Amino acid sequence: MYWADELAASLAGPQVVNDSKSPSGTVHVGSLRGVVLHDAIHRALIGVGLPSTFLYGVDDMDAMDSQAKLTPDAVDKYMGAPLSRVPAPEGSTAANYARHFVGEIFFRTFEPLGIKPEFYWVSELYAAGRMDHYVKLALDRADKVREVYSRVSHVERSSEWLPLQVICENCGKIGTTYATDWDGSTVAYACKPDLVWWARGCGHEGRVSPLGGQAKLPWNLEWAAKWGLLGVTVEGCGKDLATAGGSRDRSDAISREVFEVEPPRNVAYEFLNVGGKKMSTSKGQGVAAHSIAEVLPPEQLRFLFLRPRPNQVIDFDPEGDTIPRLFDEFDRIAAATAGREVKGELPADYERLFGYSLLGPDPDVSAAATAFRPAFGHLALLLQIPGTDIDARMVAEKGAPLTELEAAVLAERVSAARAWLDSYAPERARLVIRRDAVPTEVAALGADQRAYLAALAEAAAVEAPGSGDAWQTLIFRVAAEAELASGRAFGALYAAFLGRSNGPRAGWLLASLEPAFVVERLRAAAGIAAA
RNA sequence: GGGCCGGUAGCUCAACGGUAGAGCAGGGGCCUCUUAAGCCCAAGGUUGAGGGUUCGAGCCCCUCCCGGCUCACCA
Repeated sequence: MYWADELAASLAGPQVVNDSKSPSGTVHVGSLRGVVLHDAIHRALIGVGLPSTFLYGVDDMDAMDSQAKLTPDAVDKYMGAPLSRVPAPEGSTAANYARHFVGEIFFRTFEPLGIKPEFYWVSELYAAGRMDHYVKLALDRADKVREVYSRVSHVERSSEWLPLQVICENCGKIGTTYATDWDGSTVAYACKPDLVWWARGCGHEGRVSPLGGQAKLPWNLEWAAKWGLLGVTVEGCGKDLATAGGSRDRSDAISREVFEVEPPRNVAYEFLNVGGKKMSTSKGQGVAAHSIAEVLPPEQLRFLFLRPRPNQVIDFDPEGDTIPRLFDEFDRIAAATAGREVKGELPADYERLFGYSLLGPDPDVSAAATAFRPAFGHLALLLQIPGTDIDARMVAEKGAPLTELEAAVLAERVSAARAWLDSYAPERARLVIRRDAVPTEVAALGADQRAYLAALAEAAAVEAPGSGDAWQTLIFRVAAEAELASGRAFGALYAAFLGRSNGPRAGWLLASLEPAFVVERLRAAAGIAAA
């Protein structure tokens, strides 16, 4: 059974699926995996008849800890401040940095992927007092929290430490404060210059009520508090958090032992590597989500994440043949779903995989499966031949007019193929007319092929073929006259114009070029042969 | 050191415990042409090693070897 269906089948009653993200930094492709997985789980739950709500929390009380998006003079002021209180980047109309960021991820990635969770802002939960119950519980049971940290993760906290991060009343930072002495209504805190390396506290000390949004719970407790408050029943997380003794174990234990709430079902998912290496935004290894979206339409992007089981690493190398292969595999699964015979083994429940790859909430699977989908690699090559009428060509290949859906798929693929050719396509996928000079590959041609090129040049000079058809006919006729196997004739032509041993239908290729250039090149290639 | 994933054809990978299979590369073949950007054929394997469970193991269990990522400070 497909993994998401299996999960859904093991649950009962109304479900709340939750995912969240700290709204800073760039969204790289890998961070999309979680969202897509949660969306599939949500759809699987609805599929088995369980009422399901899909929430997406924006952790905008988190401290700004990445200066990449800040102007130099803002770094000192805002590093360490809650993201909800950091101004939006210049040029943005958003109310603050977090809002701006969510606008970016939502409009540029979630929505095109057909994913529509209910967004909520953690800063609002605090401000409205909805987290107060958990904040008090955490402070009242601080010794228990310390014990969990120690037992589960071997993290030792001093006996005065409190699980709380206060927003400094003087400088507004939250990442720099250290809280102590909970008296039931207020805590003492100090904004320390050297608490963390990435932000500098102002040195202010004071007492403040931890309720109503003046303080937040540390990460692990906040996570558990959200589960309790929102009634979360399913929430997966990346393997960095799911490791033994890691964040998830800590939050699970806090949920049970401090808040006395059973934590949600976990789905630990692996990362997405690029070319066998981890993606690192700081090293420039990260592939931004929006740039991948240019070469991978939404359905293929979903497919990329939904094809492997969650705990399998995805190795995604946009430079290789990953992208054309992804399209081909998608098309193969589509064909199989449509009931056509396909080569190779199929994954278990491939129809389910195909359905979840389509944009939700309730796609027409059979229409999508039977739709005509031009092969990506084929399109990419056709696009490189000047003067090709792609739409007409596709109608001819399908043998019937395209449906609205098929026309949309074609348009999507044409733009993806163009982007791929511009950015990631390997040399061998690129078709380049070698206008500057005769390709060196011509040197490898035989005397018979050179003679053929010379004969073709003379025939073309006389007859001036004006169409692909005319050229194609001439190519075959001259080959026949020279008693040259057509394979060798075509090979010579591809070498002379493309520097490759194969290529597109030669007649149409030559017809797309200026006649004078073609004749000149044929003669030149034949001449080099003679010399 | 702990956790997760992987090791299958030359390469990239697939195969809900039931005859190991694709794509690419390599070998052979196929046009007076209607995608030669294609099609057909053949070849290619002790599934990292060793034990175990089973009528049956690439798959499950145990012990190793190799590689990748990740955690142990913060979120």
